[in-house]
Amino acid sequence: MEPIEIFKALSNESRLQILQWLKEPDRHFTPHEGIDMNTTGVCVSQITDKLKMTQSTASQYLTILLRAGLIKAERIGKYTYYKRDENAVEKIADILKKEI
Amino acid sequence: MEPIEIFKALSNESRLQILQWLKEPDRHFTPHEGIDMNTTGVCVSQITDKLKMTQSTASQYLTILLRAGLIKAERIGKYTYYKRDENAVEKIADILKKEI
DNA sequence: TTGACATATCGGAATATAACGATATAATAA
DNA sequence: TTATTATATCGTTATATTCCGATATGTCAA
Repeated sequence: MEPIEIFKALSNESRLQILQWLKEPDRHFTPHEGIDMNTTGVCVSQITDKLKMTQSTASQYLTILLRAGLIKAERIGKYTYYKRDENAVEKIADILKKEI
Repeated sequence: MEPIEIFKALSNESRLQILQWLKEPDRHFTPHEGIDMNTTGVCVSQITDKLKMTQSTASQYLTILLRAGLIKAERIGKYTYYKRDENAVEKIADILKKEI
């Protein structure tokens, strides 16, 4: 949760894009295996498709966002669902306002 | 004022440091040529000294912060004074809160 | 168990960033 | 004018990031 780590994660068009998509998942993705995207998240292949990059790149970017603490992951069967950590996004905005 | 540009500027320990110093200049610098640091800013050599990096590096980092719109510059005689653009810092926190 | 699929990780090539020393430019001082 | 000082820019080497293809791992279905 280091600010620098977070700003690095945000310093890339694709990763910002992913974060924004995950803000309103049902506006950007079609449901998957009867999963509630708002509660559980969106899986890597859905994001890969939309990103138009390789699965490898999508997975790595999600890992970077995860390590920065901006998203959360949940594995269900063979899928990993990622969703925003709204709390963390709020927190970094506050840090920016108060400490930087 | 591209968010990405701003996040890149914030993705470096030294540049974050500079921004924080400039938040309360009189806590971190000693007055210079009778300049009001809060109104006018702090000159490159003051920042260079505190950074403990070369003048070249300090100048480049200030330029990066300037281009990102996070600080403002004013040349007075042979000195260039830099100060925070508080408005811009607020704005990026808001963008983070609302758009990202 | 094998096969198929989803995701993660590894290794690499191209590009970007970090930080430096050297040098150019700008402004004042002598 | 020349010298001095402050800042900006250039060229460079080391390191980091971007994005890929190939491969490993994990999970389910047959």
